[in-house]
Amino acid sequence: MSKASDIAYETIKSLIFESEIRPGEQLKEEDLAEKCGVSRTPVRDALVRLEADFLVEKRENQRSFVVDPGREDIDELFTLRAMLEGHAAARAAERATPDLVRRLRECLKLVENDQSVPVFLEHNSTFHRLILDAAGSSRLVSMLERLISQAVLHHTANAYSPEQIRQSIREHRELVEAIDHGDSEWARSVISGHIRRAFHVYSETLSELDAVSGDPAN
Amino acid sequence: MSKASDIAYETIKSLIFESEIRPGEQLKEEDLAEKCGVSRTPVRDALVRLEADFLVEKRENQRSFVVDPGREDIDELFTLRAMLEGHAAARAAERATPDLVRRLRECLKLVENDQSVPVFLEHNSTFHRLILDAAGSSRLVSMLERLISQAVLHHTANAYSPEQIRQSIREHRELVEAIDHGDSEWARSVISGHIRRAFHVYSETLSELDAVSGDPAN
DNA sequence: ATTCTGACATTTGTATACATTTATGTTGAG
DNA sequence: CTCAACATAAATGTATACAAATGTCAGAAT
Repeated sequence: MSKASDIAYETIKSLIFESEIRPGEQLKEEDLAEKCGVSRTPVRDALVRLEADFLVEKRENQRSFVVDPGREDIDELFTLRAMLEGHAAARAAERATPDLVRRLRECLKLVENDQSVPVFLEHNSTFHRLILDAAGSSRLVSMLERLISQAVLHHTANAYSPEQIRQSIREHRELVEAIDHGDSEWARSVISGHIRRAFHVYSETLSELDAVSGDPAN
Repeated sequence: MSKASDIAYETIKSLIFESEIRPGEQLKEEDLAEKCGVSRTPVRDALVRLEADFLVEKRENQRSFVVDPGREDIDELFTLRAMLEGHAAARAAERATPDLVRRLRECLKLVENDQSVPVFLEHNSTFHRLILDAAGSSRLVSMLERLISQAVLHHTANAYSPEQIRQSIREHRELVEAIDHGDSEWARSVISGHIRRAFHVYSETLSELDAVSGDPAN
């Protein structure tokens, strides 16, 4: 879209991801406009888009709030992701080209060489992105983008231990094998399990956070 | 959302569904504003929402167009629908209440008594809607709404022959059985097949239309 | 004839002013 | 003291004016 509108969209999204605005908090158009350095018009555009991304909800009062997904929402979210991303992987396997496989292997190698969390994070998303694009369905892409942007992934990956990262890499490696063999069901199974596992890692992190309760300073 | 914004959204959607604006055609904000009897501001809001619904696309030129899904898009669309609605049915079966089953049976009975196309259309969507709501996942609901709104359903149902309607009713009846027994996998299978079949009915209609080519009037 | 260029028209993007709706707070009756 | 009703404040919704970008077309240069 246009400049100011994009700035507003990205800025607000960042504010949510960096949790400078907390889940459940109200979003006031004028405040946001000031923070983004634009007028209310592009902010409204951005809010409508964020609503479609499930990051913001507009209540009956007409007020906008940052969504605050409950335990069940998270579960459902991962389930949907597993289903859709499984489908994407299956399609990618069916339409796999040598070039795709080459690029996936390249991406893998980079993470294997440096298993630090930030590097993992970076290449993890490009890896998933490559598969998603290879599936060749624009609707699938945007639905998954919306689901994934649900803050969750971000926090999940930060909670990954070195062993969990190694496990993740193993699964990615297997996925490349499946795609290289053009075996769509194998690909589906691998990624489906991959995401289910990510869910439980995240779930445990959540429990720990709940245990210490308040979590006052950020 | 707000009044004028809603009017714009619904009006434009209607214009697309009634094909007063054809797939591939450009949408000019000022024209739409006049047709909707509102200013450009709520029209823009509506366009952003319709973009999220996959009904409108904004190209690099910043111009908006009615999407024109190709054969492959339609196929992918129905596949996604089958997957998501299968999931919804499975969840509905898991959480089925006597009240839900009662209302589904009620809805069924109404169609059985009057199998005309418009009545079928009407109750068909309430039937699917009941199941969707019973699944209890707001994200699932809006994703499916967006997929379904893809014009397709509308045209499909119009192409239904009396025998196809009877078949559809049989499948609905079986689905209620599955839900009543709380058998999620049964429910998933039934609805999944139900939608795949709808796809092929639609697909054949498309072929016939292609055969006569232009389809000028209307 | 072709293509480049620049003026003009069209369309979208943004800011702002004002209208409408919703929340808040205060007062007074019971 | 409670609660309703009104007044006031705050936030969102809409329209309009103007800015920026995009598209169109005629005429000149080659």
